Amino acid sequence: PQEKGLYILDMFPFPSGSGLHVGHLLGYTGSDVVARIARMQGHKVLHPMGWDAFGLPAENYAIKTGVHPADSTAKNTIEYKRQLSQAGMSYDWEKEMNTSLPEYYKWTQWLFSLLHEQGLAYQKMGMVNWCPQDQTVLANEQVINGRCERCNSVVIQKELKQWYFKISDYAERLLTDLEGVDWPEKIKAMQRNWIGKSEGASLNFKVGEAVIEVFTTRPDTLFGVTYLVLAPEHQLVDKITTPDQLNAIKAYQEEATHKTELERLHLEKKKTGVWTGAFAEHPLTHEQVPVWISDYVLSTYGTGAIMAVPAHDERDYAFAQTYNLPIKQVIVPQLVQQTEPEKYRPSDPVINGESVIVFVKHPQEEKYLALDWKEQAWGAKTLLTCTIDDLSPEETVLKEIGEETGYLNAKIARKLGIISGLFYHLPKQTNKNVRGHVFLVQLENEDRKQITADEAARHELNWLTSEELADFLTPETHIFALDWLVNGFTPYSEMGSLCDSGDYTGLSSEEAGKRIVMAAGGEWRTTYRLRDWLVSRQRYWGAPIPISYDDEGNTHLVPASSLPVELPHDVSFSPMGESPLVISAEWRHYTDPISGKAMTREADTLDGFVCSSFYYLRFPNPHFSEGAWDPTTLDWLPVDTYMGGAEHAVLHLLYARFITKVFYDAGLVSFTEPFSTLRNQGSVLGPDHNKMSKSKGNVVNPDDVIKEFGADTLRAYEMFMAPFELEKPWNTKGMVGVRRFLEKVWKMQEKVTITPPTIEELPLIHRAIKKVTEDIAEFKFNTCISTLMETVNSLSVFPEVSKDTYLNLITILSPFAPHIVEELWQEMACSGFASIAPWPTIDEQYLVAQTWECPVQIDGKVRVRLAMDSSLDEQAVREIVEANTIVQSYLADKEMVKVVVVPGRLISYVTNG
RNA sequence: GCCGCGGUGGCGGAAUGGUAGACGCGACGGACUCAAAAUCCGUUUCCCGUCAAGGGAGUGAGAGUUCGAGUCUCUCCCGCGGCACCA
Repeated sequence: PQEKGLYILDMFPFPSGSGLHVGHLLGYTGSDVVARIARMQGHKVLHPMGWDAFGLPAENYAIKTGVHPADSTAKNTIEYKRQLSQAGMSYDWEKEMNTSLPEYYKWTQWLFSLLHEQGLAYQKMGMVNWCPQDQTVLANEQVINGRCERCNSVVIQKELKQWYFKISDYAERLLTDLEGVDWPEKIKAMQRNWIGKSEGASLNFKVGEAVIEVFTTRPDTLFGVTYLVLAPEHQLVDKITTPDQLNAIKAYQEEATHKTELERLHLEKKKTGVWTGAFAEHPLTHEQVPVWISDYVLSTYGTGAIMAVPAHDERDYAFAQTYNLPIKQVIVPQLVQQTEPEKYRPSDPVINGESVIVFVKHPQEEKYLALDWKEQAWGAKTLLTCTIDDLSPEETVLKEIGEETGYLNAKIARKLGIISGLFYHLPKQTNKNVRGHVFLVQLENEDRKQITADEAARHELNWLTSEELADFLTPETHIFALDWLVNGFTPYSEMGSLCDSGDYTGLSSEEAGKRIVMAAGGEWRTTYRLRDWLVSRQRYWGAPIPISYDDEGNTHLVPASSLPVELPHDVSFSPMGESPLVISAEWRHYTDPISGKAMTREADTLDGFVCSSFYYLRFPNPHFSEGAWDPTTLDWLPVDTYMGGAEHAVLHLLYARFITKVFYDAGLVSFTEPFSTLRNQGSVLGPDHNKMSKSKGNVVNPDDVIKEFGADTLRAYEMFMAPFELEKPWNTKGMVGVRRFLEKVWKMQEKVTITPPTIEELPLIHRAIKKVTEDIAEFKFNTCISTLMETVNSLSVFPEVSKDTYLNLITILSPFAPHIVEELWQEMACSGFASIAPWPTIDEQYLVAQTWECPVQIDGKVRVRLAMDSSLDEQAVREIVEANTIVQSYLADKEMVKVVVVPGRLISYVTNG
């Protein structure tokens, strides 16, 4: 069986009018190096290039200049091809493809038909992102911070009927299959984040006849629900709103639809809403809680309705604060003492307990009672605190104040909350997990009775301000409680144990959650943030959607035999909020040859990302006319190495993965992931460290660089300047070093002799072959160039260099500097081409060094380095080192604790000095 | 806030747990030259020491593991990128 070829692919570019800059060339050079070494190593290689030619920029250019997109695209692709060829890219130009040609977009339309037949393409009325500048809808993935990905205009919301692909059906597989691909962690993380899986439960709240279903990840907080919130667009709003609230609700709904994405982002923290007038019944307590609407609840996520737990959710808390809704704590924060003297000891047993923690406030001053414990040796500094026995927490507080402090007239001002602390109780010699009820107590006056001598001896009483308390207190629970005193109760959204939750009080969040969902008749559910892919665009320069409408407005898929639906050439390009195709009457209206019915074509075109979601399948046989790809060439796939920018993380890369899975499910391909290995080239900044842009005037054109330094210097410098995936500024001065290096290689031909390689040369060149081979495999191109530079520097010391060594050197240089190497290849009278010469093999025997310089480390410091023969064993090395007088002077009068000998590396002495 | 990546000379950056600063740029000194460019040679982490011998400090901060930490573990700080009312 023949070996599977290597498919090394760049994300194909949109051929823009401004041509390539040196940043584009970074990724292309990287993949070209990978392709070149693969060929030299004897692999079959597919390394094609094509044009992602549909898209807004070409159409916008047409609007501005009147040049037809087809014409500007044709011109631009020629220019791109020229630039790529001059930079020495080894693309197979016979495979060139262009997505804007009918022979290609016929299959883009076929793809739409396939999804339509599978029930994965559908039309839906709904709120969509609309770019007022480009006059078209956008997919969620194309809205960046509330702005259009292409033109940066503020995106608004519009209600429109649009075509969607059901990518949400694939959310789970898109998530789990990420495990199996060799992609940058960053891209995987972005995709996971975008898919946004979360596990939770749906619970039902009754409102009269209606039932509101909410989604929550925290069913354990159900007893803390003090109100419900519906998204303004929620379908039940109209049904449950009471007549006297109707106007306010309508007004709010109206306002919400007019907010732009950007406004919503800016107003993020400020919560607004309106009460519907309705109450919902709590599924377990059967209490009535008010139902509100607010735009902080999104109609598109979960069920579009939430149960609000202000004590344990920051957003609900902010909302409750604004509208004065009750806040009820049901989760007890669990703190673990991490500092001495009472640090929790995980290996010791734990006893549970309950206590009160009391802020006793001075009658006149803003000071609180603090206890400095003297009696026991533990040195704790606390608030007034006491274990609860038979009495209620409140009774315990009052009793304890009397006993410990003698104050007579104390009044509980309020309860701050409940908190739990796990610590080691020194007097009792065991861990305790104590649930503390935190109170604020006001002393009415300083009247005080005598306390017993015993009590007085135990601790010293201090009056401290809250600032002083922060430094004074030692138990973590008391410090946490101080925050409640100063800032009021703050929402606590971690897991913990339950309080004030009926039968579930005392259970852990996890356990309580399970039981509550069951008791409340809820259901465990998984939700995803990923929403369906909006694929229709109100633009001309794209693949027409192969759909027609009959007189009654029914949709009909254009039959495969009638594809492609070709774009008419003569249309006007002024954007008008509808596809320019609408006014092309001749194109749009036709009579169906079979049914004889009058038909109207869909005027919207497909998102350009639909075109690029399957192109990699077509490259092996790009002009295949029987299908979207040639099934006999599928053994090239999936793509082995895919190179491109990180900006496509949740755009092209997500869509292509989705479409591949659709093909897999349809039995059309046998793999589920299109790109086995993905690498992102870092972006190249201008010399001024800003992003390259025409307006900043910092764009570096490869044509200029090639003219001044040559294509090989450009390629080698692109590879050398920094690690491939890092963002880096262009530095023309840095090119000089690379140019000098290539000149040295060139000049070295003068001292090449037809003699066997010397014993000095062999280790140098074989180490270089090994390093370059390994580093290319790891995309560490910058260290390849350093290694080649080092090798040339080392060889330049010799008066002569053997031809054998020199050929090896230029062969491993050739992926980076193909032109100069090809010339040298001729000069050296070699036959054929260097670019397809076999990659040199490593001879392991030359990698073993004869001698090494042994650093002698004494107490962690290198004191001397000694030349050492590689054949010596540990004992022999030690003897030589210890015979050295300098070493002896360091080791004199010191007691040896340990000696570590690592042959070939170092020797290390550890003394007691 | 959450997620990801990173923090090493004047700069871009090297470094399987084992000699920190490879390679390149820049800078400085020298050779060649009438002179300049190019080229070649040398120096270039910081501090003390005389530009010596020698010594000390040092990879964002602090702790830990180890004979040994830029590298591993924990805590924190800072920068970059992404997401962000996702219940």
